[in-house]
Amino acid sequence: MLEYGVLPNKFTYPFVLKACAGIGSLILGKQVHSSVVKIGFDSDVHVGNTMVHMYCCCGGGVEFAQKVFDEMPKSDSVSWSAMIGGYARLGMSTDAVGLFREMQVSGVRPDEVTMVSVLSACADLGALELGKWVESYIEREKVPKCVELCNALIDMFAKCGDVDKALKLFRDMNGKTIVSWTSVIVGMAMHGRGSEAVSLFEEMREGGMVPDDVVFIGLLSACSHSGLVEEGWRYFDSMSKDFGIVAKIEHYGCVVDLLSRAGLVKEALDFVQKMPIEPNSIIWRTLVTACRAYGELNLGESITKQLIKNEPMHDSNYVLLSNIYAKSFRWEKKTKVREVMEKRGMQKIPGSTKIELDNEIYEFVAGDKTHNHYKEIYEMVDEMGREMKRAGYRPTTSEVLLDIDEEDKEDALNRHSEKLAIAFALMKTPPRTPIRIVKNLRVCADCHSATKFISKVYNREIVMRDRNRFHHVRDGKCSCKDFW
DNA sequence: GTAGGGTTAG
Repeated sequence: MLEYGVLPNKFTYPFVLKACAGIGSLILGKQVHSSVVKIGFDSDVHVGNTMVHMYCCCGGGVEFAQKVFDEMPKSDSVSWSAMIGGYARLGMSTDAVGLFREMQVSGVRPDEVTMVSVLSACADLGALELGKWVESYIEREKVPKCVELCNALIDMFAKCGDVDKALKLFRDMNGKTIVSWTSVIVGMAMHGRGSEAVSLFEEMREGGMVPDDVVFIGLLSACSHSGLVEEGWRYFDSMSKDFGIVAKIEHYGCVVDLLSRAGLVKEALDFVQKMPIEPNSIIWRTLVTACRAYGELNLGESITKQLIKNEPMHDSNYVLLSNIYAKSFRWEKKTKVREVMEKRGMQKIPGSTKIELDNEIYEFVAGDKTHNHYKEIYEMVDEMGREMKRAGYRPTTSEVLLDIDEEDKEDALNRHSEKLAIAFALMKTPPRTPIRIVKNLRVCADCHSATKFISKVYNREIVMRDRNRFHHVRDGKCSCKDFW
């Protein structure tokens, strides 16, 4: 078009920019951007909005999106939504929420699309108080509750730990789509309420809703988190037989997890070897986790060594191998793993725990001393340790990666981010109120055990979200039934 | 005649 000397008009560019967003090419997007500037349509709000969106969809483009957004002569709710949504999709949830606060100051009225992205950011952060505030904001400002917004609310409540509220919203909403059903089923799965997920799926079918591949991922993961092996198998078969859905790697992954958690390690291995798609490293790691839990240490060792060959810079492979050696008391080998990691200049991704108190999100990492009240927090951690031991807690020192003596290992465990966050919560919240924390990784065996003792000793319900699922810990027992 | 949004294995 440009070569023919035909000038695009302001209606042309949004289409072109949308195409760039679809391709995700930053280079192409920048070319179109310069053409927009040359012709002088960079002052048109529609063009600018699509440009923000385009940059958000191209790898490495958020900064450019923010720049375009900042320099727009005029912005409306679409501009703000594009930018907030961009941050939310990239997992830059704190930035998304921060921008929403700026939006409120700017005087531009958020609409239902804006709120969907804000809720998605809350869900990612696991920030229940913030999420509840957003819900009340939606009510107060009378933001229309379209289906997508209801779905986002359901997803947010489930991911922030209040799955009963998610269920209630689901029950009360009109015009449920497959996404609504999926959100609530995935919610149940995360909270270990597998049989309710199964009932919901059956109810969905009775209503005539046709399942898709995504809802099956939710359903299968619900079965595996609740040990429903029979049901899981049945649904996996039914998926292709009754609904013509071709199983993807995620579905195979769910089945591997289903068998693994149930202790059927040989069957899981057999399944992996026979599956028609090339297994990925996620599948192999699932299997190794089961090997560790069920004492198949030689198998676990050989798979993990292969994983390290394939992905030498992936820290969790080394952590798995180290844990397998600890479990079989092969301390020299364990030390060796640590040395290899150091030699390759690798560090374990630091575990962190977030907690929301008085409208503020606090984040702790192991051994954190950046917090204002860290001295009091460590005193509380020590007190917690004494109380827990009195109640029968024994530290699980074998999972400490470092090669230090037992006492230091115990010390290292006590400085894990979960324990710091819980100590802080015990100090700052009224007795008997639930404590909600969000971990970025899988919770370690020692913190899991410690949490159970703390719930009993301090008479607190502890709701803990880790990378994979929720743990509702109450009176010394956890909803995951100690398999996670 | 143009623009932004919801669910997905571990």
